[in-house]
Amino acid sequence: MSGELKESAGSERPRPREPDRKDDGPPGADDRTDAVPEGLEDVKVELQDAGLWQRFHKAGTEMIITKAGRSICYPFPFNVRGEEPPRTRDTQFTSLPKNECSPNRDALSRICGVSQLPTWNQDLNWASPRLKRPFLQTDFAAQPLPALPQADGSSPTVKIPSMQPVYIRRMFPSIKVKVTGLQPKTKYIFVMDIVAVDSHRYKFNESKWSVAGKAEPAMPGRVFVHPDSPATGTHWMKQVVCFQKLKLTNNYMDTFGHIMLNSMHKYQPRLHIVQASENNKFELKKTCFRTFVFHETEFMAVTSYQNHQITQLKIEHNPFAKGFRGGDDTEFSRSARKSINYPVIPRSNPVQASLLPRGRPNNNYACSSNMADTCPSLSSNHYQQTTAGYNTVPLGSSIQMTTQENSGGCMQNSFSGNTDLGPLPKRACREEDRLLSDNSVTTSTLTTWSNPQILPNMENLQPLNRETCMFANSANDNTSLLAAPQPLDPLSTGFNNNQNFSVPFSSSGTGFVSNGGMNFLPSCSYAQMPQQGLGMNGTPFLHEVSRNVGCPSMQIPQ
DNA sequence: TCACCTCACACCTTTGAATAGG
DNA sequence: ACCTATTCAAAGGTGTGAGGTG
Repeated sequence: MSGELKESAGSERPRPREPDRKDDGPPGADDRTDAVPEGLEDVKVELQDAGLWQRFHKAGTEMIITKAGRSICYPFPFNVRGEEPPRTRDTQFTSLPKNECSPNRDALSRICGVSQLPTWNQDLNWASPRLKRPFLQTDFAAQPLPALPQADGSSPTVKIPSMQPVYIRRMFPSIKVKVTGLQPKTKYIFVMDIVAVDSHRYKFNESKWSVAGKAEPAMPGRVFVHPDSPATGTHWMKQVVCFQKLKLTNNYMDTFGHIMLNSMHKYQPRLHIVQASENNKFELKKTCFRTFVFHETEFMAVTSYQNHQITQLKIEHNPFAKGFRGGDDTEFSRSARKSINYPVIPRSNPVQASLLPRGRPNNNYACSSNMADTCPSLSSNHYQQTTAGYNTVPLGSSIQMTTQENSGGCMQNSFSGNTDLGPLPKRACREEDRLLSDNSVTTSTLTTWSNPQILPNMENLQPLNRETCMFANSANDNTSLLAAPQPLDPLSTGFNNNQNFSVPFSSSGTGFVSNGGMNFLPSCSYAQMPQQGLGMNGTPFLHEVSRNVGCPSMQIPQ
């Protein structure tokens, strides 16, 4: 591939060619070239399920980002045993005496790296039906909490701040791509981020989206690193690469590395293919990465669906929404009947995954889905699930990401970590993905640049596990990710140099893990609020990404 | 009043440990 | 002992709709 701008087949609007970078490049990025990075010249990326995406795009894709949902993460990502708190439907809240103090607020604050804990709720404490008891302080302590005065010598009970469970949502459709043209033995890192399309806030009025004002301050930028990363070109090319477990939230306090978006704003996912070093040190070659954009994956972030057509499409195609499909006397049917104007789209004939035999799935996918059934060659003995996937990285582990200014005035970012690189598993999508695939593909709009300072140099960052790995940026201070992040100035450079901040390692979901659960790491600092015309109206991503360079160093809280 | 958000809910799929059988 | 297939309860994902909030 010669670096030409390719148009997405799903695009409905003309996309200008990428402008001359020398005119649009960021300050301090003068040394980049127009040359396609070596090893990425021939990369082609095809969007799977393009037909489905186009249907959504035509109707105006919406993605739920509200806190509502059933996937619950907890503000305390680990306990001393490396276990996560119980979750989801097993989670209950039990009352404690109102006057019981919150004895370890300071300790919890320190552990979580949060300077300001949310308001305490004196009435609530998490309890586990399994444990048959309220959580003890040791359940949540990354390190021993100060002993509490207990007259009877019993284990002290820790009051948990009333941080709500963090509800998150996946994207649907999820982004799946087929990649070709990679160097077979070269290792690559697949990264996805979601950037605002413009600086507007929208409203849905009279069955259409219209600008409702200026955009709200951008959420802190985060990126989703495919859990297979780094992997060889052969690995990436032999399977469809899925970003199924990319999750969205509007929770400003999100501490789990989920991508945070503003409701009623328009966003564009982007795929970055970053060339890593050939060893297991996860060292990125500074200049080798390319970005791919599929314009039909643009979506509006909403807390509840605005367009009934989108609702219907989701119901029709998402297996988890099967219960709302028409036909029988389902809730959806009842709802549909109650809604006079509800446009009922004739039901298609989706093949139900549940009707397919269980067993070994197709392994021609690289998903962020679980690994147990996606790794035929790996039994569960190879991928022991932690209690629930939390704290899979020793607390003593650290990942360092440092920012240095090079001679050209650009920021160079680096990561470092100290965990082992486990075997690279085979991966596969769940059946739903294969079933949903309509075999249609779209070649992305390609934006490529070779700025050595844009993406982090992940020196020595070994894949802590094969699960979701997120990179979350930080504010311009030393606050933890667990602290309320500060909105980035859309036009600021985003970060100061050589700063440290704490990084929680956490996870969600039930995935098998090799070396831990999902790990969420601070990100390189992508612009969350792009400059005018970001990607969607011709301004190259080069311009946007390059504006935010530099990453602070980070460290696991000790 | 309105737009937007939250949350509990029912329904469904997926997961993965346990078990059975070869 | 090992492997594969099956079972099933738990976990997780979905949109709904009433109610809350500003």
